Amino acid sequence: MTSQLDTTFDPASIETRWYTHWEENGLFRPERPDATPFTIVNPPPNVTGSLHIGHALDNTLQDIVIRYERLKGKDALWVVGTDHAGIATQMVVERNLESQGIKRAEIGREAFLKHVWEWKEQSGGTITRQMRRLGCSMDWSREQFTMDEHFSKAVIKVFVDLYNKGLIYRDKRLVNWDPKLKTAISDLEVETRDVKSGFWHFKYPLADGVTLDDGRNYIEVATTRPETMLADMAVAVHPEDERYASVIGKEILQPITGRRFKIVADEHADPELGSGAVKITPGHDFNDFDVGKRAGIKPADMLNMLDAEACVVQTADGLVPEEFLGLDRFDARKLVVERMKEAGFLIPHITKNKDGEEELHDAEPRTVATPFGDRGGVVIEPWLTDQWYVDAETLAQPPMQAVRDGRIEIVPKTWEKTFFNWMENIQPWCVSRQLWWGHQIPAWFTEDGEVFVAETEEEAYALYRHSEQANRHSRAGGNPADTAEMDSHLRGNDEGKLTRDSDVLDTWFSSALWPFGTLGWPDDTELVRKHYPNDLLISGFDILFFWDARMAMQGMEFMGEVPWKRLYLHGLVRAADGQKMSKSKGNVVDPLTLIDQYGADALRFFMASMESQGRDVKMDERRVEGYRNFATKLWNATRFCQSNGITASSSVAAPEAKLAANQWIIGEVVKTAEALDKAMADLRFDAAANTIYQFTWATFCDWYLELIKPVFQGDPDAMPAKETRAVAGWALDQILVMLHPFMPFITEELWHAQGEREYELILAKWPAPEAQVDQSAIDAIDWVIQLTTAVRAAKNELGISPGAKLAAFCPEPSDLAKSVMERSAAAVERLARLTPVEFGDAPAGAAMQIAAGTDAFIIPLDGVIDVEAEKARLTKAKAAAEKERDSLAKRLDNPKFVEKAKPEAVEKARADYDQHNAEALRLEAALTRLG
RNA sequence: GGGCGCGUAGCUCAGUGGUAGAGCACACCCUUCACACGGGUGGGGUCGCAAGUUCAAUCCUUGCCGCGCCCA
Repeated sequence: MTSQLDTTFDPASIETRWYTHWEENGLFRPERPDATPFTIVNPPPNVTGSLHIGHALDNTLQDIVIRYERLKGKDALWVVGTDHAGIATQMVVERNLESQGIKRAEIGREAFLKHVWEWKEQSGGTITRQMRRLGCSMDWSREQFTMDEHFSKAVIKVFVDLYNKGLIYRDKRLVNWDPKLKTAISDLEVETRDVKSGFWHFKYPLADGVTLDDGRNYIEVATTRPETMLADMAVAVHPEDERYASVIGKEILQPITGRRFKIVADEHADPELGSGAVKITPGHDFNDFDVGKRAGIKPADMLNMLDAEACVVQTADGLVPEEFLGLDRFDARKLVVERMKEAGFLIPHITKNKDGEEELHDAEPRTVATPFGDRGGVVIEPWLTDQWYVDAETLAQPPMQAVRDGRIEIVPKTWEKTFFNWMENIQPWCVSRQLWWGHQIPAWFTEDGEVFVAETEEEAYALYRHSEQANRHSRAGGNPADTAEMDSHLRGNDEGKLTRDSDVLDTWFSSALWPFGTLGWPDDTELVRKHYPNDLLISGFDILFFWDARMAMQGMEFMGEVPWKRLYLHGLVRAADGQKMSKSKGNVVDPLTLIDQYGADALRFFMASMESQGRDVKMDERRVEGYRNFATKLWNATRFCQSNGITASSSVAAPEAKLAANQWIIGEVVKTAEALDKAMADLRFDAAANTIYQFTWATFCDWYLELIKPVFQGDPDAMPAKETRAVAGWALDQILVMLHPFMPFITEELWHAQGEREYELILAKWPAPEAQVDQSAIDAIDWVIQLTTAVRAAKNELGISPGAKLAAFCPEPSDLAKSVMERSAAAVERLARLTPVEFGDAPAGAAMQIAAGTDAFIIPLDGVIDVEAEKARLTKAKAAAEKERDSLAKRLDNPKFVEKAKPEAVEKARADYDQHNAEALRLEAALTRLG
């Protein structure tokens, strides 16, 4: 029994119902123990975030693939979960608390973390609920969170193992410091932006009466960050720069601090740039750090002049004047310039105004590439601290090899170059963050700064004791009695000797373990064995380095195998005007609003059809609307089927068919399924979507349903009607199955509306019809389509009412024409509105002529038409045919073409020539008839 | 400065070594018994510019112009 459908399709009324049904019945992950596994892990969104249009694209693509593979019978697992998003979440909670007058520092770590967990409980479900609205069929029963106990265990184990292998180490060096968030960040989290600023030139006086060869008693240096001169430790000149050769090794007396430091030779100084001399602040600049090290300054001895909030503090040598202490870095900059200017050490920048008069400026205007933190949005300060680093270079080697030899296929391939470029130049990865929300680093320090890295505090103490014991043994000179006594003394007394590192790990450090940590690793689970490596990862290209590359590194290090066989990278969803969507621009499109307006199916289909490889998706709401219309079209086609007794098919294989239209549609289903399979294998989402769209609308609705309408005028119990009902029901079912990955809701609804089913559509069987279709059926229907189209066009051009029924004469019918008219006269009558059709000469008089295949039809019009109009129409058509024919003739007349072109090309040109020539001749004859 | 990509119908985009397609928009026709969120027919493009390779270039190569992204 079919159920009654409304005349318009209302997505909202079915979406929630089906989603709940699928989820509650475990249909997202049916038991398929013997099936081939297919695995995707979802890029975990921020647990407290909400769904934006980029998530909609990313998740739609993944859902299409996972539903497709599920329909193909695989044990399809789509792992889902959320990310604790250290910095972002901590920022939000901190802001919330501050609005209530609560300061993080005051309440302490434990209390703060309680607030974060509360916030997670409160807003944590938002994004996962929204993903459900999109129709995503992930395995919610195993929903993951990066801060879950088992996942945290994996994170800690990885840290400890990497440390023990020497792939994680602690180092004092410059980091990218975010003074707003007061944490180190990795170089990937730094955005370089051009900022209009200045370039200040200063005189640095030479100490001890030394002068340059030209007599000057100072060296000119220039900087974009004058404030750093409070911590200057050298001036560098190029070793081959003759201007400065005589002063290398001599000293500068810094005017503000009175600090004396050396002039060093270093190739970093570019003689071509400015004066050729540069001030060196090793504690506050990445280049200067290297110069300083080369000049023999140890990192521990490098002067620091800033605190965690980038305010000036006293340097170790105590030479920063009182008035600078406590100043913000930008205020310090102003004061430094002022003081240098007052003392006559500022070299002004001179320009000429309109009147040719000289004007003096403190600084030369300049656009400076300035680092900003991607989260905090403030200027990043290179700052000298102890941090934990991952030896990324070593970990990067196996993934690069995997991409090279094809164990990882990057789609589209163009991204390989970007991948290699980054991996080949990879820098040590700073993974410690001065935050509270996240995985606390499993490292314990003694008072002396000795570190013990272990998975638990007990183990750290064990290591500590072992180390102490070894120390005592050596101190005791190997006297067993002494050491035994000291060991026992030590054992009961070491509580409180170790303090755990208060920092947490970079969130990406944990999400890098997603492909196996979510499957239960480090435990040896069935899931890990079956679903690692994953088959595919779909992500935006914007997280290729942040996440994808790091998954590859950790996956290969810990699992010994690639994390996924294929990596698909899609672009960004842009606003309609091509701009990047952003809250500040106010051009953000909310996917949930689109779902409310057009339905999730329409939004999904839009995403799929716009996803061509290597291009961003530009938002086009009209197109979403178009796909809503498409859904309605399918809805109405189903209503039509129901009204004619076309119901759920009971067979997966194509039914037996004798009628041409039925054989033809079976053939079209086969072709469509093949094209879809090809598109899906290539991850061409646009091609896949367009294939099923065209088949549904143009082939099934526009032609097939029209072709079969006459059948239902006859005896409903006769063979033609019975066969047609069976084939039409089957073909509609195939549409529902093939469209289901793209439009899961409407297809499931219609699947059940069509009658009793043994299973839900989400678990149906993907079409694999091996039906042999008689070529003559295909030829027959093609012929009917050509005839119909030709008649319609001719009528339209001659201003004849589309509904008018006309008689037609075919003087020399082909075999095809005869057989079609014998078998499908009713269809021709209905579609082409030709009746009667007679084989034989037409009566004399005004007539129009149309063609189908090689058959010409004369349609007498008894003065109905304007002969001149028909002549004009035929003349135009003839000219077009002749143009094509002549162009081909020209090509065929060229001996080089016949000689060198591929034989198929020549063959085709000849055939095309014959066809166009025949058409031209036929039209010529028709014109002659008209006189 | 280095790398990548884009420039095809009014708009958004496919595409192919043999003189181009879709959706929307546009024009005209249609109250045909599934659907006006529909049906039918049509107009519209020197495929950014120039040179080269080729029998043949929108497609391959090079240069230029314009736009975007990433890295330094």
